[in-house]
Amino acid sequence: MSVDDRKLDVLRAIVEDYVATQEPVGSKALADRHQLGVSPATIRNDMAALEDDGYIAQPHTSAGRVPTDKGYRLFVDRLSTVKPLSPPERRAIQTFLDGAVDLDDVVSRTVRLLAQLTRQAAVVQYPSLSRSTVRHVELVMLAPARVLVVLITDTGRVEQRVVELPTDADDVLVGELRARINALVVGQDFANVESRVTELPDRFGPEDRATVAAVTATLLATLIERHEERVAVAGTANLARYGQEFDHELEPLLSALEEQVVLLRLLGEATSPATFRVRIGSENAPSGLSATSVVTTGYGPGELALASMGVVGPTRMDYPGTIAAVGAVARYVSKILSAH
Amino acid sequence: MSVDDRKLDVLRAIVEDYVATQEPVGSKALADRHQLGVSPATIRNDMAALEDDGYIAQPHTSAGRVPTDKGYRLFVDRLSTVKPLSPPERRAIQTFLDGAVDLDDVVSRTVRLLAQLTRQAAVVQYPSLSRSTVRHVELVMLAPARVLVVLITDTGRVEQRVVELPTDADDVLVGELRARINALVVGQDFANVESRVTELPDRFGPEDRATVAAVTATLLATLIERHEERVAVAGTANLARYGQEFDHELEPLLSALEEQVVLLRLLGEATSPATFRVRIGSENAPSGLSATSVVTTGYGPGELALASMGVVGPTRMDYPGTIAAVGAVARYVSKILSAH
DNA sequence: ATTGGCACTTCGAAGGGTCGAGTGCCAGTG
DNA sequence: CACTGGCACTCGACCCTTCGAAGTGCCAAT
Repeated sequence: MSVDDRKLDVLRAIVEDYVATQEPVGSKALADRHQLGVSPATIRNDMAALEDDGYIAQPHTSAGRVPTDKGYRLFVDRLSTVKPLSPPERRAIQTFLDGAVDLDDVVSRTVRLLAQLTRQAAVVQYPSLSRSTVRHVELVMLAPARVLVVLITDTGRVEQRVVELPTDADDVLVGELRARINALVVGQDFANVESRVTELPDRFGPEDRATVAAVTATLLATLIERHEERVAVAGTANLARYGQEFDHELEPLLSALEEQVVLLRLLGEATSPATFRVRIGSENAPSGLSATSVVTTGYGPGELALASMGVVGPTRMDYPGTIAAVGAVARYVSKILSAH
Repeated sequence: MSVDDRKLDVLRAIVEDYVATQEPVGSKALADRHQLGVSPATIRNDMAALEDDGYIAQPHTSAGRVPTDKGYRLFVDRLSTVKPLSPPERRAIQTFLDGAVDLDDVVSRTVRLLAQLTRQAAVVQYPSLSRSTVRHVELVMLAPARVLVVLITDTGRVEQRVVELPTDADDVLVGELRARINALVVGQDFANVESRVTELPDRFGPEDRATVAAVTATLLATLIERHEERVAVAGTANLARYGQEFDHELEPLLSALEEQVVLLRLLGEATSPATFRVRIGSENAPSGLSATSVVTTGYGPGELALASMGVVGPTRMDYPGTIAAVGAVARYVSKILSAH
C-alpha cells in the first residue's frame, strides 16, 4: 500500500469518525479505532500533509482535525461506498408510499418519508409540467361571465384557474369550446399546446371570439405559470437538532427553506434517475445554505427525470447513508409514477 | 384611582416593557418609564401582591419581574386595547392578496403575509369542505378500467381521485354517469351527497352496477377524507429568531408545526369571524407548544367561518399588534372569498 | 519510512472575587 | 392608612486566574 493510499485511508477515517462523534478527531483516537497498522506519530505526519493540501483543518492549534468542504468532496467522490438500506427501512418505504391516493399525496408522503429516514430536512419538487402531456381540459360555468378552466395532465396533476369573460356565454358555447379544445390538445406535449390553440378564436363567430380568446389565454397562462414549480418541504425540525453546528445561525437556513426560488435552484436541473448530485457547504453559496450539504437526485417514470428530490443537512452528514436513502425513495416513487 | 386599578396598571406596564425589552423589569425602571405617579417602593409592594396572586414571577431572587401565563391572560382579557394597523400595513395586505389567482394561491399568500406582518409563524387552514356545496363533478377516462374523478366546489376548490374499475368501461357509460351524478349532486351541500347517490347504482344495468358503485364510493370518500383538512404554514424562520426564549427547545416546536394533527387541534373549532381565541403558554399543553402563544380567528364569506387562521409566537408576543394583524388579514381574505 | 519521546500550545472547566441590579422590610410622614 | 426613603441582603453576570487534558510538531533513534 503506497503512502498516498494510506493518506486517503486516514482521510476516510477522519470523516467517518467526525460524522459519528461530531468532535475533532486526533491521531491517537484514529489509531485506536481503525486498523491502520501504523502508529499515531505516522498518522500525524499524514494529517499534516492532508492539512497542507486543504482536506482537513484544525479548529485551533491543539485540537484534532476536522474535514474541510474539500475533504468531504474527496470523500464523497472517491472514498465512500453506498450503504445499502436495511430491510426494515425498505419495508418502511413501501408501506408508507403504497398508501398514497393521489399525486399530492405521493409528494407529501415522499417528503416526510425522506425527512424521517435521513433525519434531516427533505425537499421534493412536484413532477414538472413542462414535460407532461395534456390528458383533458374541462370547462365549468360558474356564472354567465365566469368559467373555471381545469387542466388534467397525464401525470395525474390537476390545475385550475378562473376566467372572467368579456361577455356572457352560454352552455352551448362552452360545450362547443370544450370539445374543440380537447380535440386539439389532448395527448399533446405542453410545448405544443400554444401553436395548436392560437388560431382557435378565428374558428368561432365574431361575437364569441373574445370569449374564446380569454379562455385559451388562461389555458396557456396555466401551462406557463405553473412551470414555476411547486416544492414540498419537511423535516426542518430535524435541522434544529443539529442547531449549534450552523454557527447558531438557524434562521437564515429556515428562511432559505421557505423560499420557492431558493429551493428550486437547490434542486437544480433534474439529473437522470440513479445519478446523484452532492453539493457540499460552500458550493451552495450564496444561497444561505453555505453551512449545509445537499444531496439530490432526479426521479420520474422511465429514463428521463420529471423532477428532483433531495435532502438538506449539515456538512457533517452521513453521506453514504443519505445517498442510499434518497436513491431508494426516488426509485420507489418513480415506480409508483410509472404505474399510474 | 383605587389600589386595585393601580396594580393592574403596574401589570400592564410590566407586560409592555417585558415584551419590548425581553428582560425582567424592575420597580425603578417601571417608575421611570411610566407615569404611575408613585415611587418605586410603592410599586414594589404592588408587585409583591401581583406575585402572590400569580400574575408575575421572578427568574431569581434579585431579578426583576416577568409576567406569568396567568399575567398575560389577564392582560389580554382586560388590559389591552387592539392596536389599529398602520395605513402602509393595510395597503400591503390589499396589494399582496389581490394578486391571488386561485384558492391555493389565496391560502399561500395569506399565510406568508401573516408571517411577515407579525414576524412570527403563521398557520392557515384551507376552507373547510364540509360546509361547501358541489359545483360540478367531472369524470375523465384515463384507461379502460381507470377513471379520474374531479370534484369542484363552490369555493373554487378542486379535488381529484383515481378510481380503478372492476371491469372496463366505455365513454358512453362514463358520459351517462357523469350526467346523472351531476344532476343529483350539483348545488348540494356535502352532507346531502351521500343520501342522493346511494341508489344510483340500481338505476343502471346489472353489468354496470359495480362500476358505478366504485365511482360513487370514491366520490364519497373524497368528500369525507378531505374533511381531514389541509393546513399551510409559513414563517417558522421567524421563530428561530426568538430562539433562546424557548429554553433552547426549538426542535419540538418545529416538529409540532409540521404535524397536521397538532395544527388542526391548534386552530380548533373555527370561531366566527371578528372574534379571536388566544391561547397562552401552558394553555396549549400538551401539544409541544406550551412555550408559545397562539392567536386564532375564523374566516370565510358571510357570518359563519369556513376555517381558521392564526399565528404562533413566543408568549412574550405583542398581543394587541398580533390580534390586529390577524383580524385585518382574516377580514380581507373573507372579503375575497365572498367575491368569488 | 516509521516510531517513541517530549516540549509546547490551546481550550475549557473550575474557582474566586467584585459589581450592580433589584428586592423585602421597616420606620417615618402627610 | 397609604405612601415613601433608606438600608441590608441576595444573587447572577462578569472578569480573572489556575489547572488539567488533549493534541500537536519536531527530533533523535531504529
